[in-house]
Amino acid sequence: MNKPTVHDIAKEAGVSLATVDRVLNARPGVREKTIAKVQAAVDRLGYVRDTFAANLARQRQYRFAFVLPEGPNQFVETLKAALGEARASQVADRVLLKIVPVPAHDPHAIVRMLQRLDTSRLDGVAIMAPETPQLRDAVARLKEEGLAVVALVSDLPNAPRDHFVGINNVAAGRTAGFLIGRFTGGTGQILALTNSMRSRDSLERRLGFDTVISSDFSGLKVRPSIESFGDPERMERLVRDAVSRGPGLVGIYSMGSGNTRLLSALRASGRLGELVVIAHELTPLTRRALIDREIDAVIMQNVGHLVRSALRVLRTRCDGLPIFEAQERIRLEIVTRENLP
Amino acid sequence: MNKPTVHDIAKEAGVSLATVDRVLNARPGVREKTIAKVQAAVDRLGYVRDTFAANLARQRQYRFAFVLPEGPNQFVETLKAALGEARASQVADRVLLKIVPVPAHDPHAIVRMLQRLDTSRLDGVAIMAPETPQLRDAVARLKEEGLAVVALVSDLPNAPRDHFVGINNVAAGRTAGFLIGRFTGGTGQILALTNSMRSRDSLERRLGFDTVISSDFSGLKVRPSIESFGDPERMERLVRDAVSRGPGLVGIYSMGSGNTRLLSALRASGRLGELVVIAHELTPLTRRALIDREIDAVIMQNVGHLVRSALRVLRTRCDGLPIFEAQERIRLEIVTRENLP
DNA sequence: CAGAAAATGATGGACGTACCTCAGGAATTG
DNA sequence: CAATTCCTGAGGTACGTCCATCATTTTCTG
Repeated sequence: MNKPTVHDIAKEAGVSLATVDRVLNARPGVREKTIAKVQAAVDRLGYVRDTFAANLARQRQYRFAFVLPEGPNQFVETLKAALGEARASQVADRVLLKIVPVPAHDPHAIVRMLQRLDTSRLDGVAIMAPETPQLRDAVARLKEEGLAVVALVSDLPNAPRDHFVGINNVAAGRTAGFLIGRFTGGTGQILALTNSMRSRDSLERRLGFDTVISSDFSGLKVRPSIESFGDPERMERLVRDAVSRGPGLVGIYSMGSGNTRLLSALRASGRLGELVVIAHELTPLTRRALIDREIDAVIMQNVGHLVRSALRVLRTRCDGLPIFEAQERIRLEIVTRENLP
Repeated sequence: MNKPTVHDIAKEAGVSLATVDRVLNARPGVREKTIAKVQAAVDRLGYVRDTFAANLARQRQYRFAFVLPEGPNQFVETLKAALGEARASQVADRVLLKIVPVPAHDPHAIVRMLQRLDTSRLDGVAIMAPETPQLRDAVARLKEEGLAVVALVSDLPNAPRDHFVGINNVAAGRTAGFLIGRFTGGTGQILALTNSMRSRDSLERRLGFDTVISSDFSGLKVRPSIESFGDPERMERLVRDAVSRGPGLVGIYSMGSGNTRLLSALRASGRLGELVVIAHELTPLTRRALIDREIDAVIMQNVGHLVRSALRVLRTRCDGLPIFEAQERIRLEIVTRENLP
């Protein structure tokens, strides 16, 4: 009737508790035949290890590090805030969190920080960083040391990460394309902005965006992507130039961060009201802009879900359990001024 | 250094383990002054109860009933599916779930089912039903018997429920208004449909919808709500009539269920492509219609979140703990064909 | 200041698992 | 068949918390 315990398995298999324990924890010194008997009993009764009790008994601590880009980035700030909240609620669940800030645009520095991690005092790492060959190697090293590794926000598809926690960026781009197409009415020119097209998420977003525009909104023409390379001044100057050049501009898709300068440039141009603007991530800035009707829609990923999913995945990987994919899919949310959280 | 335990608290506060236990579990028989001493020690050491050990020790079972409308309703089906998933996953460990189907539109029958519940074998109830005076009394009775009660999907603001788990329906209506305004271009007539304007969510949605339309889209005119009263034939007939009458119709807002007949009527009319259609809840039907471009956007509440939130709230109420409001706010999601989950 | 009542301490047994030791049985070897 | 290794059983302790009981101390009341 009730959940079967190790005792029930022992009785069912006709062996002692100690043997069941040895089998379940893959300890040596049990004959193949006996192992099979125990396994059969486990299957028959549908036994599942009570991880709560197991963790209690073995004094298990989950020690995870979150590698996040440092520097002024409102999205990362909200992520950190979410981590702070999670930390509070997860102490109770034996999870220790550590945040490792790394320079956003310096692959070598990121790798250096990863190498400096004390892997013996760590069970898992969540990494938010652009994919580079060096990073791939660093991730491989972490995996070899037996850590669980998840990619956060931006995927590392060619690195041996255990999982990617983040939205489908192609779908995000498609959604932006759909919204900008419907909001603009489908005629005119569109500007697409990002920090760098070398970053995986921007690439994918642009791809999705273009797909939808060309298939569903043939009246729209997307100009070549404008890249700021993390330089705010450059961003502001480029936007100013682009807006003043020609009257055909009807919409702007901001694929990355750097919305502060985008908005200030647009405000200066005086054309903010007429342009349809779609941006990513809900931050104090974009929230304000939504309310003020400066931005029409924001595509976001819920940082709370992001963090909780990352933690769940890291933990289940550490426990060697299978990941429940359906639960870990991060929703792509559309936020307008009317459904602000 | 390590996580403080109850033993550490006892030492720090200079009291015995038993007293710490009494304070932590709010058992009677402790002086105010002693309680304060223990609390101070808890704060000083940053003690957090180890939920693993606690759950293990207290072989507590939470017995909850979910009262849901029966009959053919795809949204309720997805809700039930989510309940099934929750039951399987660890979200619901030590939780016994029971689903109580009630006739959707018969207040007396609902109340009868509630009265028939064996309150001695139950710790909490989640109710999805329209608010009536009889229901209010029934909820009051459940509360008197010491059960936790939450309203699900549709609020019961005048009943003594502990919490409402669901979206802000005024905001949902506002969002629908915003989308239909932007998608249509802002000129023409709009049709609003529902099962019954007596149901609280429809009322609120219509209210939010009208607010936005009148303030932001003065070129749109919303016709009086069409009510089906749960009768599919009637729904189909009314839609057919409404669509054929006059050419000014540009959009449809379906506030309740009954999208099957709406779509079949629209298909028959041959005007499905040109009309902007906004509906509620993602079901196999609306998903299909989104992909086929028959519906432009769906406003949904994530049933998984709904269920998990309801369970969390019921559990914390049973434990007499405060509810963490921020975590329990259900997001209002906009789904288009490009960001389908 | 006695007696009652209230507050606190001491203690031990759960819960389900991990991990250890020790003894004795079984299988394998020569 | 004896000696040796290998398996297995029995039993214990621990993890952090809950909960119950009973003894003891402190505080309150008249």
